Amino acid sequence: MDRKQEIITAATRSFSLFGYKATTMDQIAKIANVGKGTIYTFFENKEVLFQEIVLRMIAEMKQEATNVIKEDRTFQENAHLALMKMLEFRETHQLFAKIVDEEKDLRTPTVQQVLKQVEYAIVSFVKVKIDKYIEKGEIRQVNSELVAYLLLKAYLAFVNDWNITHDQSLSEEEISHIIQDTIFRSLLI
Amino acid sequence: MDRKQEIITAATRSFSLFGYKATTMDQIAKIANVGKGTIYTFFENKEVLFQEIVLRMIAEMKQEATNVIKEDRTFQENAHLALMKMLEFRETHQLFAKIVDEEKDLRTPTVQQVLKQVEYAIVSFVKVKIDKYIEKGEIRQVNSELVAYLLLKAYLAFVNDWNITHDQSLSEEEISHIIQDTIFRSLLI
DNA sequence: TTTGTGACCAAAATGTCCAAATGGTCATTT
DNA sequence: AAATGACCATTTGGACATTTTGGTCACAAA
Repeated sequence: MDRKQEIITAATRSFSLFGYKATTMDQIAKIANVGKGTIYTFFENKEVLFQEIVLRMIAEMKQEATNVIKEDRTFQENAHLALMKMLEFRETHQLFAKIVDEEKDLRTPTVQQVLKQVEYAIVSFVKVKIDKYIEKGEIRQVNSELVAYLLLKAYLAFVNDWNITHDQSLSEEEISHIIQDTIFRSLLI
Repeated sequence: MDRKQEIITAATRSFSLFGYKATTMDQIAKIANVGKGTIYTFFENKEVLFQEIVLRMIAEMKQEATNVIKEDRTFQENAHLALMKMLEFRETHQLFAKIVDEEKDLRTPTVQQVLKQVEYAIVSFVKVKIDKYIEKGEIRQVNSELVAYLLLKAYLAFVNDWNITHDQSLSEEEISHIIQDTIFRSLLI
């Protein structure tokens, strides 16, 4: 089978299971049934491999979100469906937050660069969707970049931060409802 | 002068200057011109002393936020002013700034716990205000705790986080405007 | 010739001491 | 009765030894 794909699969499993630091290149090579050197023929180093995997996950989520959106539905319906779809990845998002937090002291510019990139990818994606509905006249003319940024931060707050200070995490329905009730509602004409 | 007050003053200065971990009980005793044992006749231990001091800061924060609120203003205006005032504490109060820094790169458990208390205090404060305006009939019947939480996180995102990924920070007017446009708007009857 | 590999290396992480520092106590002083 | 600081048990941090790990490359396999 394709060696690169084997490596990506193994690395994804390992990073998801043990986090970034606790995953070793030897481990990935072993799981992928590949020599360690082989990994380095496809990926420059561990950081780049991780980055590649994160980028793929984002691409997958973008795809899923896109699939769920139907042109003939209202903004509210599509926004709700897209949000619920994203909440299906909730555990992945929580894990990612954990890894980022775990690596907080590793304030290397490279790590920061990746985070910036991830944030930009998500915000851009959401911004485009918002702009489309503004053009359609379904929602008000707002600063779509700021709204996209707020949506991301609000989502992360309810999915990740809430658990830090509360021992019962919010259900998907509660998260969807509160965002629906505040941000989405504000955007309607 | 009152020995307890001397201790509190000395401890506040020391915590503000050096943070929690780097402040020693000997140091506090020396600054307060008091025997170390005396501290323990007023405060059970270092942690309790620290909490007492942060509690005083929280009380001050609440007071300042309360002072900013005027009954004849709209909910949006009051909420904005109060939240901005509380977030400003990071710049105006050395103790708060020091604590935030220490939580970020030392991860001191006591400091983490105390910061949770600060967050809880702010959210509770905002929640009470929301409830009052719900009763007044100015805003819709929403889950006030979740809305308060969202408001705090939204302001934190725009006031603090935005600068991390963008080199131009947002003006107070821009922040006020975007929150009005995305959250406050949905709350109005 | 091209692709894959694992022994090898420098660097980073982890473990091990041990002396210095620190939180907390309590017999003694005021 | 209130205050104190010498004292103690525990923790911390620094120096050093040991292990682990990311990354390389000479060599093997295809």
